[in-house]
Amino acid sequence: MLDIQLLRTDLENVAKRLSTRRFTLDTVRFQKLVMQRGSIRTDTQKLEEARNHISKLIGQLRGAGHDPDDETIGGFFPEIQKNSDQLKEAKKRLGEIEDELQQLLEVIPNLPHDSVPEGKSEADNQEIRRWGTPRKFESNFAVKDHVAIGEDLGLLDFETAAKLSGTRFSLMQGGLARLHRALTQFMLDTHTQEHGYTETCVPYLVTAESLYGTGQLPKFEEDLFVVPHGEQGNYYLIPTSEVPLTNIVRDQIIALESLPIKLTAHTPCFRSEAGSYGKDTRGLIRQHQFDKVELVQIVHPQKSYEALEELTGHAEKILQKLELPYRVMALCTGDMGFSAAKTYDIEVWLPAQNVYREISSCSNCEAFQARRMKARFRNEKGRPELLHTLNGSGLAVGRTLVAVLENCQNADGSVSIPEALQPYMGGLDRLAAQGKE
RNA sequence: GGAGAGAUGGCCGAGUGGUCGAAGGCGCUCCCCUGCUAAGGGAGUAUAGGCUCAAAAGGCUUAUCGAGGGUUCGAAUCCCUCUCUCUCCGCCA
Repeated sequence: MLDIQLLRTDLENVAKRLSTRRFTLDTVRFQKLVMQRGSIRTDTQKLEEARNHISKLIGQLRGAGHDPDDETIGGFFPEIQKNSDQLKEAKKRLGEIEDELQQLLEVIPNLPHDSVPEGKSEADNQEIRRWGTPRKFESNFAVKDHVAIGEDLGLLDFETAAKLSGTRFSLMQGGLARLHRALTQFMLDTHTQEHGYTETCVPYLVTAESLYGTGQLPKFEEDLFVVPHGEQGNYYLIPTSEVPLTNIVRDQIIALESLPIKLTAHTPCFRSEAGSYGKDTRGLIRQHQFDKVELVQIVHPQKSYEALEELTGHAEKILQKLELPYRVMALCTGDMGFSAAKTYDIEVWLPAQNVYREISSCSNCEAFQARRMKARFRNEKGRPELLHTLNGSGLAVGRTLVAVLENCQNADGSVSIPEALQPYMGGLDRLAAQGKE
């Protein structure tokens, strides 16, 4: 959510910046609502003030021994009656206007940071840096994609997964399942032991309120899996552990000394992928369920851009250790997510398709989520102030597995295991077709 | 799932219809006294809005005692619904 004060004082400029994100702000409607709210609120408060005043007088008279039927008290009655009717009406209207304003505000995306390149789509994203050199395969090397590699090893099975759950699910077994687990452990260990994050085990089902806090609701409900829960309402399967991790500080005032808060969690993520029909239908790239190790930082507002660079570096570190080539992209205004003020995507090299493919997305949401969540800290002056929140994948486990399979494949169909992962694989240095262990 | 108890400010805790945004304590901040490691005295100490003010300070004002609704001139206090926490029983990884 944007600061309503900012909208009030600098509306045209805000609308202009939002338009670079392909969002049209109805400034006329906004202004009309704010003005209506202002005048109705003043009326309401004046009526309340009058009511409080009379009630206090009655209280004093009663304290002084006057009877309720006494005409000193009874004399107030006509005035009270009138006030009461007017107040009821004013409160009702105020509530309506406030709801309408709220609905308008909660679907406005975050403002892009000044450093974000302007652009309409993915094509306008800006490459920041590259790391590593894509491997050169011999001309007679038949480069396979991860689906072929996994299926030829007999360890990856989409057909059975489809029988169990339908499309966009996968089944991994044996060494491949272990490799998937190894990647997860390796990522968590790196972030906790080398980057200072606190490992956190979180709920996979969350309430609508939590999703509202991080910005997935109310606008993107169709992307989520909903789990009905009787009369209590619905649960939602988390689309990312950013949701539970960030909501930890919802409705909290954090002590200055506790900052920054750095959290990591490994969870499955669930996405309905509505609107992506026909896109990435092959393989592990786009699934309804995938594992991810997430990084979240809750920081002092003055440190959030520093933290974004740091957090992105933490995600990059994983790829460096795995020796997988990648590039870092600054997303343009038109390609950024709803809550982000600035986002870096990390794209890993996938030789089978000859492309760099998104494997991590690191965003600074500034106070956008914090305002929705009422997540604050006590600043240097002892005043509560909104925090800044950041999140990033560190990394998407399934896509990392894809990258390892494709980049480390051998001519004989086996896959070499990156050195960094070998300790997590019981010392094993290659995955070969020899059954399912 | 059944039975019961509870939810008050940073924390503890009082408050069952009226001058209560809330006693008291702890903690914290400032001042004074004293001076050697411990103590005494005083003042202050919620959040979000609105109005006023050139701005800051200040002043006025509204809301908030788990959430929402109701009764009432007036609700922390009474009624209803919900949420959460604790205890016991049942079930269960």
